[in-house]
Amino acid sequence: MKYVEKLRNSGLRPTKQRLQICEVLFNTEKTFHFTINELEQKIKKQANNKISLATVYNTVHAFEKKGYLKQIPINSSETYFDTNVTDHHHFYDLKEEKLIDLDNSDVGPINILKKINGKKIKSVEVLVKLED
Amino acid sequence: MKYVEKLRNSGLRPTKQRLQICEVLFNTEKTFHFTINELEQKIKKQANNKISLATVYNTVHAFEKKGYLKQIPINSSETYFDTNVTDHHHFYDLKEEKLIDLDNSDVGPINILKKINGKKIKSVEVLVKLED
DNA sequence: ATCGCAGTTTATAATGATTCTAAAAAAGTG
DNA sequence: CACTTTTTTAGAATCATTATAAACTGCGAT
Ligand SMILES: [Mn+2]
Ligand SMILES: [Mn+2]
Ligand SMILES: [Zn+2]
Ligand SMILES: [Zn+2]
Repeated sequence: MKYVEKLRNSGLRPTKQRLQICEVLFNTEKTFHFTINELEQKIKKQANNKISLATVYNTVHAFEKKGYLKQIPINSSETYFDTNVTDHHHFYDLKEEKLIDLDNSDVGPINILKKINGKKIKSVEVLVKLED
Repeated sequence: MKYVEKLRNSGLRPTKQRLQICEVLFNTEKTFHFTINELEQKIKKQANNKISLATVYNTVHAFEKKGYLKQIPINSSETYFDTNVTDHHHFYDLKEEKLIDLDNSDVGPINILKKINGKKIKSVEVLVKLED
C-alpha cells in the first residue's frame, strides 16, 4: 500500500480505516474541499463499507495535526477541510456554499505591514465571498 | 435616546433590550470583537439586568442583517462578531483566541485576478494567524 | 508464534452553541 | 383604550462535534 509508509512516518499506525480514508482523500488527481459528512458519504460509496463517524473525526483531526489536511475558516455550520495544504486562498460562493481555490498567483502578493510583538505569522489566508 | 432613530430607520422597534444592546455595542470609542457569550456578560455587567439569551441572539442577527455588525470567519466553536463594519482584516492570535484589527492600510492592496462567471465579489477578507 | 501493551475503533452518550416554539409582554396606531 | 403586530422569553429541540469506555488490532519483545 502506498500510504503505509506515509502513516508510519507520521507515527500513525496504518490501520484499515486510515488507509481507506487515505485512498478517498489523497488518491486523486485534484485536491478538494469537504465536510465530515461529505467525507463519510464518499467513504461509504467509494470503499463501500462504513467507518464509524467517530473514527472519521479522529482520523481527519489526526491528519490535520500532521499537516495532511487543513481547515478552512468559513462561517458555516459544518467545518470545511481541504486536501490542498499548500498556501492558497479561496472564493466562497455564498449561494452554492462551495469553496473554490484561488492560487497564490491569482492574488497579488500580500504584505502585512503591521507587526505584533512576540508573535509571528503562521499563515495568511484570503477569503473572497461571491454573490450573484 | 440616541439609538431610537437608528433603530426606527431600520424598521426595528426601539425596545428597551435593543437600546441596551446598542449602548453596549456602539456607545464606545473603539470598535471591538465579541462572541454572544461575551456580549451577554457585558450586558449583565454594564446594564446590570439580564436580557434573555434568545433575545441577544435575535438582536445580534437583526443588527448583522442591517449591516451594523459583521461576522468574522474563524475556526472557533463560538461565532465572532465585529462592531467595525468597515472593510478591514484580522490577525487571529491562536493562543489567546483573540482577534486584532488590521486596517486596509496595514495590508497591501489586494487584487483578485481570477474571475468567476456570473458572480461578483462581495468582500475580500484576510485572516492572518499568529503563533508565538 | 505467542504475549502484552499501547494505540485504535466503535457505538453510544454527553456537550454546547445555536435555533425553535409558543405563550406573554410591549410597541405602534388610531 | 382597543386592536394588531412585533418582540421577548424560558425552555425545548437541533445538530455538529467531542467524550467515554469497552472491544479490537498492530507491533515489538520474548
Ligand atoms: Mn475540529
Ligand atoms: Mn448566526
Ligand atoms: Zn483550497
Ligand atoms: Zn475587526
